[in-house]
Amino acid sequence: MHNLKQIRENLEYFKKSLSHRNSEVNYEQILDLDKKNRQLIQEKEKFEMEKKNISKSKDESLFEKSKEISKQIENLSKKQKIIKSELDNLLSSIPNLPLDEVPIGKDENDNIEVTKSGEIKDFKFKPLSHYELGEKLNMLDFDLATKTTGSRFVFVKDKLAALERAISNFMIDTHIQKNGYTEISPPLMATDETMFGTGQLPKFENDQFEIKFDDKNDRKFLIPTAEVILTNMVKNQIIDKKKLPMRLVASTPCFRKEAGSYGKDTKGMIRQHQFYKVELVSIVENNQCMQELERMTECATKILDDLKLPYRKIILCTGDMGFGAEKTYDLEVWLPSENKYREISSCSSCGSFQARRMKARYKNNNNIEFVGTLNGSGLAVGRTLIAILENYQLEDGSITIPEVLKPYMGNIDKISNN
RNA sequence: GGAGAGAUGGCUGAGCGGUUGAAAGCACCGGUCUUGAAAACCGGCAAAGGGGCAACUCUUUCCUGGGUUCGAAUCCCAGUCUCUCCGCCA
Repeated sequence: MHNLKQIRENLEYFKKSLSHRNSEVNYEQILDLDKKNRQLIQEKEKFEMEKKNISKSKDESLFEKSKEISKQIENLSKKQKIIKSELDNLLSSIPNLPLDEVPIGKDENDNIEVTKSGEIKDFKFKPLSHYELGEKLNMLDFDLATKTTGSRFVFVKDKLAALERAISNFMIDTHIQKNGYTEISPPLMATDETMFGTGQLPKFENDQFEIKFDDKNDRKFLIPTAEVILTNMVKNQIIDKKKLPMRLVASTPCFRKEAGSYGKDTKGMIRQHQFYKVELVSIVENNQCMQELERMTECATKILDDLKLPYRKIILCTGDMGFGAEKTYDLEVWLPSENKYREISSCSSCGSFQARRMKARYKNNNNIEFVGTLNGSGLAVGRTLIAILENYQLEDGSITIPEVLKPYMGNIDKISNN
């Protein structure tokens, strides 16, 4: 959410900056509503002052007049509220401004590779896809999931289920023990207000799974990422500066409708309605965002290093960034069966964009300022499972276990079909 | 599910129709003292929004939404949440 005053005073900058984000903003309408809004506020306040003075004077002869004034106020107030809500509506659908250092571009093709790490194995045979491997092992069952639940779900069974759990535990332990994060086991549902805070609402309601409660007006949403619930832990409060930075980690299921991605990645478990993800969230002083983004991204790459998976780090261009982000690094892991890199983590700084929506502030000496918020996957568990299957496969279809995961797998070193 | 109690500033907590935006304490900031720190003492300190170049000023806000009243943190109604007790159940 942007500050109206900022838009008013830096209109050209906003126009220019947002033009690279594939978003259409009706500036005229916003400025017009803003003007009307302020006019109404001024008129209303004039009456309010008059009324207040009468009331203070306790002069009974003016009481009748005061009643009339009340009507005027009510009238103006109604109008003003309508204008304000229209204005808020428009405002809440404007994405964050990309930082100047973010490359300008239209879509994913304009993202820029920053670094490449790890060694891509030279397979002496044709590497299978994760779903071929999983089905051969009898440990990934998509048909069964279709039967019980529908498309874009999967049953992970036996040793692969254990591997999935091992991945998650290894990641969390690493972030807690080595990277200074605090583990959280949060609710998996969130209210409208919470979803608004991180930017899922109002614009992306169609991507969310809604849960109905008994009371018709009471609904919740399944979280599409733990970012939502972790970031909102600081909403509506003024935090003691000493508590910053806050670094939080959670491993949770995530739920996404994947609306608009019909036909995309329909095979396998690349794109599911439900998947596990280890999420990192940082709440920092707002001038620490860039520093923290680098740190957070390193925490994620370290996991890939430890798992000895080949990957590259890219910086997203203006057109490919998420709604709330001001700068984003994606980590992409190598998938031999596709012969290309696929996203496995996304680390973003949102600056104070989400903080303004959430009203999350901190006291800096005697100034009240909005916090900075960052989120990153460290990493997507399902996709890490995929990456391990594919990169660690042997010719007979069995999978070796990455060294760091062995302690989490009862020290077995191989998963095979017998 | 049944019966009570409550929701006030960053926190604790008074106030229960008229200079109350709100006592007091803690925290925080500035100062005196000190070689430095602590302690002690003095002073400052709610937020959001509007107007003004500025000094400053106005409005709103005591969980949320309605209502009563010239006037509401204070009274009434509805809702949300929290706590205690009973019942039920992972």
